[in-house]
Amino acid sequence: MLDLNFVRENLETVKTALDNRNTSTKSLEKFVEVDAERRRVIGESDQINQQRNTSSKQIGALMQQGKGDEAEKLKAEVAGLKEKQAELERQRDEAENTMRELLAALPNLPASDVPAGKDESANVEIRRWGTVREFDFEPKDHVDLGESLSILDLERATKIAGSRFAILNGAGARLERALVNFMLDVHTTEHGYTETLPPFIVNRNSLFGTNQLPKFEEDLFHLKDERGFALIPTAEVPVTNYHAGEILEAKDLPKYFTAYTPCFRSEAGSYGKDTRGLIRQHQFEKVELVKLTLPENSEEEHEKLTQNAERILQLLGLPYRTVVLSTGDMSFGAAKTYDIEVWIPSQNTFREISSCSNCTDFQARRMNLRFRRAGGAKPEFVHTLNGSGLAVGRTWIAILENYQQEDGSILIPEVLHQYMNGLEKIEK
RNA sequence: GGAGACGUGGCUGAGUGGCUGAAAGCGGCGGUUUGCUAAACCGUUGUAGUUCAAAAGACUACCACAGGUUCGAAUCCUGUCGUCUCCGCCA
Repeated sequence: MLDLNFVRENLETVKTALDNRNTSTKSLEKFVEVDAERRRVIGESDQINQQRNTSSKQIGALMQQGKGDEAEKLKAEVAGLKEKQAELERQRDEAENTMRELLAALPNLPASDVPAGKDESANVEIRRWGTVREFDFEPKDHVDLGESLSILDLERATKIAGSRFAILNGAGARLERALVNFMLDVHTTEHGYTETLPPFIVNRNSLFGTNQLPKFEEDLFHLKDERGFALIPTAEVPVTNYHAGEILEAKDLPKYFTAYTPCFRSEAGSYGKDTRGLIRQHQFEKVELVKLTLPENSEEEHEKLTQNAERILQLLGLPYRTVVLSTGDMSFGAAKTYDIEVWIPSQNTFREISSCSNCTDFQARRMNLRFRRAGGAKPEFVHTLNGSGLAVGRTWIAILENYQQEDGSILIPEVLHQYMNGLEKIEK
């Protein structure tokens, strides 16, 4: 959420930013209108309250002096204010709610160094790592490889759940678990993150805090429960909200969290693309990285977080490239985003395996997550960052496809051997 | 799931209808003292909104949350959420 005063005082800046994000600027006109109305109503209603408070105090004093008649007269007067007050309160609630809705629907402002552009074609590759393997045979995709090795069963997953679900078996399931453990170990021991295992179900407040609500309601799996529960679409939701509503001390920042969770997304099925295989599923596994930082450090921390995610691919020996998303391709809450894309041989292209965003104070304001500098200064909003470190399912795909042998077997990257009980190769 | 107790400021904790945005203590900040540290003493110390060019100031709201009673609510009533204790059940 953007700051109300900032929007009021920088309408043009906000307008430009919205244009760059392909977002309608229409709501800004309403913003100005409602803002004026809101302030007018607040002024009036505060004034009525003041009158009421003053009179009530006088009534108290009069009663003590035994001047019951005068007190009664005043009582009648105040009672008359009540109706007016009720109406003003109603108007005030309405104006403030509308204001909140308008603000909550505005996306974050892109950082100044983000390339302007209307979609992913304006994204800019900033680095590339590893060498794409030259196959001297026709490489298979992960579905063919996985099914022939009996480590992937899509058909039965469809039977017991539906399309966009998968079952991993034997060494395939073990590989998934190995990846989770490997990633968590690297992030906790080498990168200084604290491992956390959060709830996989969250309430609506948390979903508002990390911008899933109100705009992306239909992307979530909701539980049939009057508490407004939903399955988490990413660990970003429970982990970033961990300190929501709190005032932290500056000396305790930055905080680094890493969490393994399953992720549940309803939207995955609505796109006609990636219908084959594990690329786009209703349920997938992810190791997430989350940081809470001081405002002045978030850019640097963003770079480091992205490199922490890249490190996993380097250790696994998987070629990738890193791109900075253009203004038109960034997600709602991000000020700047790096996507890390891993090489997928069967598609002869790089596919997203991690998205690392600096959300600046956007989410912190939504969840009222603040910190205080030493010396009793005013509380300020922290900056929140998140990134996948990495999407485990897609890493699984990348390993199968990049490490496949002509006979259909899979060589397991050396760093995973200890996590695979010494297994070096998956074969029939 | 059943029974009971309880939710007050950064923390502990007073406060059962007006003089309470809220005692006291701790912590924080500023100062005095001191060779330095500590102690002691003095002062100060919530958040947000409106107004104002800004500051100062003024006003409003906030004692879990949402309603209600009343001229007036932290205090009374109702609902919700949460915490604790005992019992039951379960992994």
